[in-house]
Amino acid sequence: MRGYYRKAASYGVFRKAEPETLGKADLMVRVRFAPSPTGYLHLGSARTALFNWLFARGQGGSVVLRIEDTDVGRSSREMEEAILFDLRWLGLDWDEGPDVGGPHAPYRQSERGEIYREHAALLEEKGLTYPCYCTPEELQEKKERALSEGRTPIYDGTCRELSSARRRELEEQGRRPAVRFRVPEREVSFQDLLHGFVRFPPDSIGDFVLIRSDGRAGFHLAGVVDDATMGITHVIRGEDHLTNTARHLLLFDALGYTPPMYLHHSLLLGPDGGKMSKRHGATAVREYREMGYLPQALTNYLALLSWSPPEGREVLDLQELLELFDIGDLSSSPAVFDRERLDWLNGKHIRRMSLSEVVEAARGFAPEWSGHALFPVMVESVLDNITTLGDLPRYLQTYGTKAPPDEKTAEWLRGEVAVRVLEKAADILDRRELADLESAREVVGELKRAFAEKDVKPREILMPLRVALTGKDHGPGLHYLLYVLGKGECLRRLRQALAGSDA
RNA sequence: GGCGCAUUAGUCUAGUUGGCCUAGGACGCCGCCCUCUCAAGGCGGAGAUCGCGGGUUCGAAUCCCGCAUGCGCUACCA
Repeated sequence: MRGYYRKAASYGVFRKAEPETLGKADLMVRVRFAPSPTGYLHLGSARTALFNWLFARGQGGSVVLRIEDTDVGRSSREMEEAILFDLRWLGLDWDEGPDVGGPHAPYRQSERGEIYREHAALLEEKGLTYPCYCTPEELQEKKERALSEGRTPIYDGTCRELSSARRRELEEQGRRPAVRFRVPEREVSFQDLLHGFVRFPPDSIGDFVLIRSDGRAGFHLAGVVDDATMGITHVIRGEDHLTNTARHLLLFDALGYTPPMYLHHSLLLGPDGGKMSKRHGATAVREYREMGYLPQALTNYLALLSWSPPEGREVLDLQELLELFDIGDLSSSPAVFDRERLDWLNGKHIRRMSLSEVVEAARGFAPEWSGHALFPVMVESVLDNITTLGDLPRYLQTYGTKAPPDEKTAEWLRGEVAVRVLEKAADILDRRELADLESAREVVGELKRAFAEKDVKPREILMPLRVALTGKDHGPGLHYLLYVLGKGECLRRLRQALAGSDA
């Protein structure tokens, strides 16, 4: 479903291949992230933010961060801070926002009540609004009745034409009205930058609430007013907002503002095909960070849902993503979140970083080891085994106390060859120092050479040594084991094994 | 129920001006190689009647129509 992008060029989006259009100041791109601080940053929101960011930065445009906290009951400052933190952790940044300020401050909807009231007043003057006294219970009942009778469950317009006497009466009952928008009976259509021409027939939209009975602007009014007054040029959001766009366009029109360009990207689905939610497991960026996923792996993976890079280069950090990403190449069908593919990417990124970077990132995940002088060596030794930093402690256990081998593993210690190998290993160690990784490597080499001509397979030489040292039949390379454990400890373990206490 | 969007292997996708598609790549799976082990890496394999049914055409995953399925919206949530 690609292609609308090119068609959409006349609507103000342009390919990177047409840099000449970038010079036009009136086409300066401004996008926004508009998270609702009702919980931790969701993977889906992060993906939306990523798309916005990649698009804006790719076009040399600016990014506005706006907090949609009109639902005071569910929003909290704590969550707002957590969201900003997680967005930054992912590597995203913004030019204007509640924390950095900007020419269109404030950036929290809860602090923009006056602006919304002014706009609502303007609409009222034009006769485009009316107070609605229906209670939530009544509305719920209407909806259910409509549904059961097979009618469209949109607001039925009960309060649309109330007489002023009737209004007074209801007010006297103590009812506080919400303000509804008088939705005109006409078709609404627009060009979605991804879906192309979309149209909504008249009568498909009910009179929606502009101002809630508590006096606060609802999502539709607040969002439209903010997008208009903040000069947003492109609204990139999830497809769940596609239908809302009709409402928003109507409001832009009523308010006399020019609407932005819209692009609705596909949704992020859980493995069962439903919208990604808690029941599918971890959904918050924060949870993935805590499990040891890397920010560049997350942004990489999220971008790969609905988008694929040219030439098949799939392992990309944010910077590379920025260079290759083109919002017009997004696929319009929904994508299922696949943890295994994320794991693969995370492993790739871990192995792509420099050792010192991994070691720094790893510290918090292995506090019991990070103080060790040879911690970097330990990390290096298990680098190829881990998919997340959270796997570290499990693999590093090899360097801890030696547990007795299980029955099957202990077999490596039995037999004449094994005993001779262990004796020889102890002999070599006795004579040498394990000064560094290289000398440990030499010890392994010398041991192999000592048995090379005797028709003994490498594994018959080295597996007994491995088991004698760790009690396990798998783990980091032997040279790592020797070096990290140290000469004294290695000799002690070898002698213990030779004494037969392991087998 | 209405409206909207979507529909290529278990998953993410390439494919858009119809023929180069006997449908390409990636994850996962299986096998081989490398290797002291586990991994990582390299190589190879299985896996898709391109949702279904019609039509247009010499020729359709690609165009048209219908149907089905999934998801979303239909809130004083965003």
